[in-house]
Amino acid sequence: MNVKRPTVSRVAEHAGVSVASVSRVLNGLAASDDVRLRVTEAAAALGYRPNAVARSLKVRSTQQLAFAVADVGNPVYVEMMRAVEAETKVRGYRLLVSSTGGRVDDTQALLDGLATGYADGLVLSPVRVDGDLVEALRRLDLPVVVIGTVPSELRVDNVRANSSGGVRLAVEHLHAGGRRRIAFVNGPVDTVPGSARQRAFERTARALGQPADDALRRVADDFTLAAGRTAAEALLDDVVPDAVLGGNDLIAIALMQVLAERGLRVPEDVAVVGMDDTELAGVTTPSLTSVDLGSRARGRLAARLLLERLEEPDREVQRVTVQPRLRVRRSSGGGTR
Amino acid sequence: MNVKRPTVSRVAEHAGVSVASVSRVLNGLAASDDVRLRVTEAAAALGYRPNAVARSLKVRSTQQLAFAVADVGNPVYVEMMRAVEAETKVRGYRLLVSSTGGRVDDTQALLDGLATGYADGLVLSPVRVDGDLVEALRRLDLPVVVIGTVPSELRVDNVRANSSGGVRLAVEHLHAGGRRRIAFVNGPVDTVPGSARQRAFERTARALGQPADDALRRVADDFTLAAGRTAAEALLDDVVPDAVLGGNDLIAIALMQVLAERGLRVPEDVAVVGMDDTELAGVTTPSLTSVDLGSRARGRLAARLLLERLEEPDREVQRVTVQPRLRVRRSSGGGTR
DNA sequence: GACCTCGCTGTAATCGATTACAACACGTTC
DNA sequence: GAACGTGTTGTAATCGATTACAGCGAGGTC
Repeated sequence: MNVKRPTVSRVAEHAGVSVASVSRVLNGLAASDDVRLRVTEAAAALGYRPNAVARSLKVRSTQQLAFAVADVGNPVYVEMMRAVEAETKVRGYRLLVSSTGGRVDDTQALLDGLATGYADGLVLSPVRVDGDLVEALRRLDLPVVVIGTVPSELRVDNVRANSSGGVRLAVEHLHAGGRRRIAFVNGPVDTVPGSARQRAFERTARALGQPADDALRRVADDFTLAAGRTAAEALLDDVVPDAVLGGNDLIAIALMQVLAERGLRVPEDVAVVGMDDTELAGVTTPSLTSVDLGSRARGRLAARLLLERLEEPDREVQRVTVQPRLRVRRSSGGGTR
Repeated sequence: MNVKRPTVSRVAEHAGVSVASVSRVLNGLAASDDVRLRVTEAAAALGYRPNAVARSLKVRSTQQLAFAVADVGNPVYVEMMRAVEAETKVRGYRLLVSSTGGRVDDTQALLDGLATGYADGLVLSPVRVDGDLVEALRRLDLPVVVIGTVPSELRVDNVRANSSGGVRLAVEHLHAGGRRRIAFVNGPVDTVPGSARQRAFERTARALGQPADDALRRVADDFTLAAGRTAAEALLDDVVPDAVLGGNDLIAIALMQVLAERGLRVPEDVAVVGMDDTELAGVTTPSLTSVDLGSRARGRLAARLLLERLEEPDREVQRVTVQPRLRVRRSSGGGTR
């Protein structure tokens, strides 16, 4: 292993031509048949593989894009990622995924790494946005598309979900089903989606004439199964609502699990609704009603915005919002399976 | 955006020193206080960010590692990834994840890209291994660790699960629980884990005196929920076994879902066991008994092998096998929750 | 035959960093 | 004061590709 890779000049030497000819043949530019043949053979004989780093330095492009997400363990990001990948791959870009773990400082470290790095562009889906991150984004002179909400003075392409609208759909659906003690187990409220969902829940509950009851609000430490479980237990130790909205599908699934352990039937005793409509919503027992916040669509749009910006760096900043849609399944008393 | 980034020479000019001094200061090498100050200030004033590509070209290292997996949607890879990331991050490497989609040609395209690319090393967890992939691996002169089984003549570090032992644990557990018609819904048998599991299932069933009944064997098109669901329906349209082993957790979860839809109780009517012991096993209803094939351990070991090889490129090839462990939960009649 | 085109090919510059080496200043030591 | 070590600094080579530009030969036109 690792004897020492052949370079263009070794190939040139071996083929008896100049480095320029080697490069031209390898890049499919004009060359005589004779030269083409000699170079191809020499390259094959030496097992030549071009050094992508050197090439990138010269051509100022890596043909790679990065996708940075808070938590690769969350299926909603998997869906976004697949959408992003599908769009970018046909344009010849390789997609690299980085997991930032949700901590702002990691996100920043990532941005600083990329700032200069090995990607021509970036799709970022941060879960927390603070001043430092905004500053890092401002400094970054690399095409970026943010999936999520960022301060409007930050001039960056972005595609956002309508979390509030989604929460409203869910709560109204539960209310329409006759539920009157609707609880909310949210993810952390110091995150962008967390805080938006919290506000929307309060607003909708009030609009529906539900008294604001602190016992019916819980905040998980994270948008994960484990954190959801802890918060679900805390909630149910205290009160038994007749419906619960989870801050995302993972939290909702944890809720269903804890409800089952306590002998509470879903949806008869407690209706459950999740958010994100991930693949998991279809396979729980009972299946999970969930608000589709358009993860696939957001991924696809983000990819397109990025590709467009790469082609036209000076175009105007675009902002797109994707509308939510409620997928009613068994856990809220509807659906067929 | 993108006005034109400052380079070392612009900084040098601005600070009134040579490029060498700039580089030295920025890399913390010896320099007088005067020079250090001037360079730092100039760099800050210009907003200088070093070009990582140029740096890599010269120092022949990117400080990045790649992790290529078949399907990022499968939580087992998420767990591996976290383990790999935890190990490599403390050594200052950034981890990039690539999803190969399980198709051999994509995996190869990835290898060819990386061959030369932007990573100092690679952890690869392929699901299918054919001659071309082996050939691509052989050609690749980049440190690689394969998670999974590869032909023994391929001299590459690898860490493997003991799928057969895992299947045996599962089947023996079901048999010990009194189950006598044990079905198996496997993933594709043209994959490495799929074929190993299939053979192990046949062997164990025979050893336990279970007649080989083709109606009790199904093969899903993929190790996913959707494919698992289709295969589960096909199985149950045909027969009702008293136990089913899923080729992985996703397939097992799909099975539980279909069983529930058909009014079959788990575990009373049909016991279900999965493989991989992913996070999802703990949150299904009922919770899923699963064989832990050591995904975290495999990720951790793979990362270590890779780091060791990076330090010592000529060390002997290492092969490690991680032993399986059965996690008994409700879906097979045991467990507490 | 002079002059132009046109198509290939080679030389050398270039991308933006790091670093080997030489030069230099300044103190010590004898 | 010569010789020498020590610590800084600058010049230029280097990493491995791409590519601008110039040169060259063959063929066509008048």
